[in-house]
Amino acid sequence: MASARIHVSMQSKYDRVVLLVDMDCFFCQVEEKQHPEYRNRPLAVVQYNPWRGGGIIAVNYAARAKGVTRHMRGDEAKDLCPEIVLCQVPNIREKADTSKYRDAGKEVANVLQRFTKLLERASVDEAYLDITETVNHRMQQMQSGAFALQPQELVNTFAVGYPNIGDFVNKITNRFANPYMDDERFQMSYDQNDLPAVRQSDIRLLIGASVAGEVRAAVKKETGYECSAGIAHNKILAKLAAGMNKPNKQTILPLAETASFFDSLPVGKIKGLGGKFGEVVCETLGIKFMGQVVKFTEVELQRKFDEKNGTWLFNISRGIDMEAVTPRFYSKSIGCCQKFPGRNNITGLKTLQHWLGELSSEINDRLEKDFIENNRRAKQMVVQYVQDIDGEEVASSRSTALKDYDQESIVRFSLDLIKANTKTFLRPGSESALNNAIKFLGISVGKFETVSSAQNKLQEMFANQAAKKRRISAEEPVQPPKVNMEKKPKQTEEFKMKSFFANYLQVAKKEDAKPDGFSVDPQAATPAEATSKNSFKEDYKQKLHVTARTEAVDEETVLTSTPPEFKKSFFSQYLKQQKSNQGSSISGEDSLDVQGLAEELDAIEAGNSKDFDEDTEEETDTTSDIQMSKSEGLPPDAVQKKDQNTLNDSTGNEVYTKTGIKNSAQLELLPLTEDELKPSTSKRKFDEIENSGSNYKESYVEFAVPNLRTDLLPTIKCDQCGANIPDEAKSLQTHRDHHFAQELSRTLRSNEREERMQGLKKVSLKPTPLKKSKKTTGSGSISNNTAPLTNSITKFLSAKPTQEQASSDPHMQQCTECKAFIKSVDMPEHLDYHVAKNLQRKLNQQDLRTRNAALSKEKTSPAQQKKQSQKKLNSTISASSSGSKTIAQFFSQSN
DNA sequence: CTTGGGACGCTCT
DNA sequence: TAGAGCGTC
Repeated sequence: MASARIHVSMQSKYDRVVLLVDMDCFFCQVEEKQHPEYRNRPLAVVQYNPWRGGGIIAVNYAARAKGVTRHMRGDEAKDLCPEIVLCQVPNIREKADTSKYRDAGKEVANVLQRFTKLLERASVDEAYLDITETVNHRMQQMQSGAFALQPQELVNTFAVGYPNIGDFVNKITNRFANPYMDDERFQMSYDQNDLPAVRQSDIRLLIGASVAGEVRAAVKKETGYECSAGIAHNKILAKLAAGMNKPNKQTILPLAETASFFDSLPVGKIKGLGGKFGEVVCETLGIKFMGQVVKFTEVELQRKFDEKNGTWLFNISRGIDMEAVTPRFYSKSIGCCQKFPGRNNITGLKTLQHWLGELSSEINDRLEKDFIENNRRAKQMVVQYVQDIDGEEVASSRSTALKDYDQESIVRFSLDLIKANTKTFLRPGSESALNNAIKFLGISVGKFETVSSAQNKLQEMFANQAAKKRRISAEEPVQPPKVNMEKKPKQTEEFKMKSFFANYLQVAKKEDAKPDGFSVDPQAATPAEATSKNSFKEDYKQKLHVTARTEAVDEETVLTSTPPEFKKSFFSQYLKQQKSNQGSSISGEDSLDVQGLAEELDAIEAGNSKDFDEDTEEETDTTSDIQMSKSEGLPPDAVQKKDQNTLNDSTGNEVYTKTGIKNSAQLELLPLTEDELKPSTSKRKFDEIENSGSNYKESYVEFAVPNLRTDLLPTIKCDQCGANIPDEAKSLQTHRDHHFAQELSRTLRSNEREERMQGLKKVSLKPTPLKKSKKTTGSGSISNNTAPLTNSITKFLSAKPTQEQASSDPHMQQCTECKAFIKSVDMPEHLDYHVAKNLQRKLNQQDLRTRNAALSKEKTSPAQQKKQSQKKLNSTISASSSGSKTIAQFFSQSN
């Protein structure tokens, strides 16, 4: 499992301090935060699946105590634990939608990111942090007496090989007294050159643990989520350590303990050996445990495997892993896929198009969101598919370059790629039956390129808008924004880090510093700048809220965790003493101090774990955290709703999204800035965000939310999303249209298909190969908002069989929708096609729909409503409308 | 209808 | 570089 990733040099094998932060049963925590009433109850998250109560993908600790595990079905969990809360992951486009958890993961990562630029997001709920710099810095500070470890930071800390953290601390303090105490042993195990690092290993890991404690406290405080952490010299060990004490704990894996730890560690536990390769290794070497690998020489291992893997194994079996923590915040690709097992195999062209449409729709949504957040566009797309070829499952993937894209083009590209790479695409003699059934479909996009720097781009947009405004109100010209802002001297991450801890210590020294008080980084000159440490998105959301609600709520940015009480610390005392003794060796008082600290730790730990068991303090903590977190006083439910509104539903944002994408062509014509010529990296993106001033964000918001000239026009608040709308018929209508379109996309599509399928049953056609909808049928499941609509569409779509439909050809049927004669065998496919077509029209033609409204309003006979569901759609919600602009029009004309 | 499915990264050729 | 395939969560 050698990897081509970046590696640090072998000399630093014990120099780094790496942290793995792993969220505890993350999906459950997200649900608990969203539904406070579930807190403290056994809870599991199930992936919606009607078969036996759905598949469990996450279990909280209360439920684990009852024996509920992942891989169980919801029903089994209920048997074991009748009072369990089963949360379903939301379903969108008939697929599990995990965006809620992705967003939550990003929220956490935003906190983590403040602690080091070397942050590698490994998955939605895991991240590696290289905190070597911080640890080094603290080491120096310890020597100057400016930093001191304090015992209460280590209460939830464990060290592998030690019964409790106090013993580990004792060991370290003893080494303070005698730095070379283990050298005899060390010299047998380690290279001479490594001895300095080896000697410092334990204390540096311990400092790492104190950082970890602060990281976790910050995460808890700012997001409400709990996590576990591993502290070690490299990623693999940190990962191993993190799993050893959970939940809400952290574990150090001391260098000297790795060997004995590996003696009983199954090979498969090591990242990279969990799969096939791990099995091969065990078989080839005839071993089970990691520690057994050390018996083989590097050459032997290279011979049995290959050169790279041999070396990798050789090192990893000694706890050496040089893989660097590679900064990565955003994913490199965005993809989604779906299986079509058994009867759900896609057998027809129209079905294929339908599902490609669904996947593309998701991809497109996520691309738009990603564009807003990360200002980048995908340059490549890949379609993956598994075909049934003579009973064999054959997987393929084909890629194509992407220039401009929207949902339709993604569908088209995908289909073209599949067609072009399938020998016989359609079954001979049929216009729509696939020759090879499709069992799996996936679309992913990647090779992102930054469009332009966020700052410049947004300011350009702002400038455009401002220019338009100027044209409209010439008597009161709007000042164009300054595109070239005076650049402040760049704050390096290191500098920020340093100031962070400098501040930490300053705060610590204040006697009156409240344990839970917020403190703002004194280096941040303005509140806005302090806020810029938040993620772009959070910031953006916040601004939106503020703008929308016109009442600004100051959100304090928490930059430090509980300050240490300086004077209490043992190390501080110890070091002072060391200084005064100036190199003289062990003094009798040392051992007393050591004893005292160990006892103190024990006492604290005992007290703390009692609190934890009772779960009272944790609970209140969490609750108050939730209330503080970005909620502006709204209950978590409302926060969730609001977030959704802000991201997807609010008028301004939708306009922004669409316009942003569509405007890109024009933006690309602009000369490239220096920034744009740089290679695109996620990290750079962050720097841009961090270092750009607050102005661009204001312009961003200005752009995202149409400037409604509230000075000229009275506004009212939308009761759905809280946005301010001009109190005027057209704008209101436009805004409601938007909400309605959202509703349509969410509810209508699946209902519609459901009802069509019922219609199909009535006409007793053969079962459609479409995957069955899991929703309960009938009007009961239809929201009030859409019920009348759905019915009308259903009537329209579920075609009644006509007597004269059979043509002279007994194998032909007439389609009740388009009157075309279709082969009977192809009819289900054909009807699918109509459904897909209709859905796409509805979803993509909001503009048309709105325009049609004016026409349909005057003469809406029932017959027309049946024929033109679009019109019905609109008139349902717009009885008072009198012609209107689309949202986009509204925006681009800028009032 | 299945021992989770999907999403993502990485590696080898 | 593309495509196949693996590993991990």
